[in-house]
Amino acid sequence: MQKDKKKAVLELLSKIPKGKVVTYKQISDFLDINSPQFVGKILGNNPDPSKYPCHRVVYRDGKLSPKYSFGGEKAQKKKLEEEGVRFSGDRVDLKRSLYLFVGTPR
DNA sequence: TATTTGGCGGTTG
DNA sequence: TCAACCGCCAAAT
Repeated sequence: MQKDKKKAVLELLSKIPKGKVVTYKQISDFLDINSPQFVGKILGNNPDPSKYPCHRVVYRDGKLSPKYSFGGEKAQKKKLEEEGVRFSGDRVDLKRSLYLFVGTPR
């Protein structure tokens, strides 16, 4: 039971700078996880939400998660806008606010 | 753009 | 230890 992946995901979340967002796909790819949805599951099982900014993780299309457990998409969007994330309607402007991971995966 | 299908791995019993 | 379940997705249609 290598929770290594889970731990790594949580670690990455804390690495996301304010005003930027990342996609589940990037995380899964960076950590070599064959299942992006699994990343979402981890956020759902997030042991410490306040420690990990799961609201900075979005769909690959820029859409937010309808199942966001901290107030819904609405609150999530608002929070991101406050941080300076560019929005195109209900979607995040990935071209402007997408954060690229740097360094080596653990 | 909206909806449907597929599929991976940690968690729990 | 083993098997079954469940999830904040991505890609295809």
